[in-house]
Amino acid sequence: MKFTYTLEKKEKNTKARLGSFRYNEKKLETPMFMPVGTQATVKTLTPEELKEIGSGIILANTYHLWLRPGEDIVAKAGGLHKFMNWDQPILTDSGGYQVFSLANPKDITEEGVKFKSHLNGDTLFLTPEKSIEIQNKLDSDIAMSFDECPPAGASHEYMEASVKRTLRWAKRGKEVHSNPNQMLFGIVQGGYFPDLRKLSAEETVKMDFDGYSIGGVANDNESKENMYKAIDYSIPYLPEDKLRYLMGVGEPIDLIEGTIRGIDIFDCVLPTRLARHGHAFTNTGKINLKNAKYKEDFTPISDTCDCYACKHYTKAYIRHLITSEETLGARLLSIHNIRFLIKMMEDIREAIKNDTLLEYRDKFIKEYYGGSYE
RNA sequence: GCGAAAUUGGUGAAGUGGUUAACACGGCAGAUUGUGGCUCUGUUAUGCAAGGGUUCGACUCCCUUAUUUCGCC
Repeated sequence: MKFTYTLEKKEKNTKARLGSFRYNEKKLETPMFMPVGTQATVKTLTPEELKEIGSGIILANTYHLWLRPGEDIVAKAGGLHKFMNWDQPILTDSGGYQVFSLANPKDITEEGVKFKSHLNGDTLFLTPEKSIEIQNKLDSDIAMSFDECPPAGASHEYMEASVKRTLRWAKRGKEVHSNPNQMLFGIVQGGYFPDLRKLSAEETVKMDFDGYSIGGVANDNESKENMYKAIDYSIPYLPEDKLRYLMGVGEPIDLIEGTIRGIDIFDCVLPTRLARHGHAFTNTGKINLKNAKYKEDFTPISDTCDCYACKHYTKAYIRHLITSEETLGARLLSIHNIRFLIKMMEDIREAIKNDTLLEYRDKFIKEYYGGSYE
């Protein structure tokens, strides 16, 4: 279902934006965090649980659903919403990120990308047209263009060629996009080169997409400083009346820094992956519940958190579940970690309303990192 | 009671008369940013049942003791 983004307010001291859109009679506000449900499920959670913690839009993945169960089966089921019982917005990633982690540079050609299935080693070939066609059938609300996501270490020469090819791919994808109920977003690439980010953003915007995202900032070990620069190099060229989505980000501090730079939507696997590994976000930093010091800690993860896990369970119990590899542990921590980020976004929106986002950031850094962060 | 074999970290266990005792699990800790619930990285026995002896040098050879297992009265 298509929806219209409304920019409601710009923060006085930063580039942060407060916005909203309506979806099935429900008003959803940005900036927001988008939980990741790669295989048509936010791992371990039901839709009811996701809604209870305030989730708005969620992300599903074209590559994974293409391989299993296949887009035709999802289409037969009546589309992704019906298939997975989710009546709020869904964004599908194009598969670009997955493909490039599985392909060699030499397998990337003008036509598309050749790579091997992570499931059975089959040789697969994905093109911009194919990615869009799959997404059309999945019937998500937002489809992403098929892009190349080069490593941070790529040279200017390689990155420039890659950016230009991604632009041609975006055009090809847009031309075959045929689902009238689905929006299509363009992706800005260009690594950490200001001129390439500008080129990528300007040319992508010329194609007039329904929204824009910034990619290529969360696929390596680059410094946060560079990540933030990549955002700064891209944002000035994006239209104000369209959503801006920062792909794959991130850590709590990144949500704040990204918002300050003008981002509206974030997604990241971190809250759920960390949950499965026993980690929890707290106001005073990330903690590892597997640590022996929590063995007899019969207090909740956070006294102030309003999530189901914090209201009913102790660190000692969740630690027991995690070390025993009981799935309830991953579930409770997923609920907590996603709630933590969504609550952060609620607080961030409140700070935008009050023009106090910089104060909010300083307070967060002081509490979470005890001063400063790298 | 007699005879034989065995005894190496929390666990299962390699090992040779000669540098800092393999490996696995477990434990302790770390990583994780458009998700392969996979995984990766550190670290974890100053000591080889106890005591004595032989030797330049012993977890490794010898003796005594302890414990365990198996066989025979």
